[in-house]
Amino acid sequence: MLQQTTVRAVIPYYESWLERFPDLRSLARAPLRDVLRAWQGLGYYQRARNLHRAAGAMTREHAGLIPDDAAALRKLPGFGPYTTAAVLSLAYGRPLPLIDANVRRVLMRLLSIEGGSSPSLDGKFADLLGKVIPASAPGDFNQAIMELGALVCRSANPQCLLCPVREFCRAAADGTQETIPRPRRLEVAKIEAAVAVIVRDGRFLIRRRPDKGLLAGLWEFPGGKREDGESLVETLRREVREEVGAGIEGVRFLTTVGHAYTRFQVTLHVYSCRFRRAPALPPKDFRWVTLRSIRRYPLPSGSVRIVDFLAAKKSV
DNA sequence: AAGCCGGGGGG
DNA sequence: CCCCCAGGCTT
Repeated sequence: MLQQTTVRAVIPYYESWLERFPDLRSLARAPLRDVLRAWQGLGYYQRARNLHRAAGAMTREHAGLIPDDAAALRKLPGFGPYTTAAVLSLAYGRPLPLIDANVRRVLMRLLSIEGGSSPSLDGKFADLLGKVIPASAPGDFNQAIMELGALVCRSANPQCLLCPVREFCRAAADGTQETIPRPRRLEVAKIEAAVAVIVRDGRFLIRRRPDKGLLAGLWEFPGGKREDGESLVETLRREVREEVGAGIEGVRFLTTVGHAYTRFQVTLHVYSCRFRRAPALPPKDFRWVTLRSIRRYPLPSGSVRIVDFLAAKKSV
């Protein structure tokens, strides 16, 4: 859960997750849909699928235990260099250094290494930390450096005056702590999308997204991006035609929902409508759901906002 | 090495 | 409003 996600965001998910899946076996046994539903809103949904698969592998091949072995851990889906070393050092007391974004930033500043943060320096950092990590408490050592980065040697506004290692820090001496590592800025595209709440007998149609790519395996209302020169209602008709293979009628505007991803900002324009002629849809990827039953399906956060709107509105 | 993958909090 | 976050996988 903590992969590329802040501790604060993880904590409530971690608590309810352990209540829902108290051990590896219960997680391995759970349907993927329930697993994704428990992950709903946390993002990077491939992590949930990996954890589900890893639980299955550990249940089958490691007697339901988390292996105390680097090679075995590294084979599990979602276990890269960081997570493997984290389990070994934090859970099993192995003297392996941990290198995450915090540790990279702390070391880059301590050593005054210019440039952007990147894993290319991890080998050098691992050698360095390997020489000083104490065998008596490697987990404490690793967490102390990460915590220093999270609370004091922060990405923005580092608290150098409070820093316990300030006297060793070359960036603090040079006053370059704000530009190490070099900030990277990225383009945020603006996207408009039309979303179809297709109604039939008090139920709504949802479809399952593909197992790979953005929001993999989550469910959502049909719809998609507006193309140049297209009106939103034209987008709506085209997307429903492409995804469901049917025409719609009775189109009415419902609401607009904004949602920010890392690389783009989406405005969802939501319409209600109905099919001209109801098409036959494979139940594997399409479901007619009530406002109550839709809550059991894993949805992207934008779709959750639409469901909340529908629930508050009562009649569509 | 670089791009993709979400969402929310904090400056 | 912009940045980043207890990374991993794919190309």
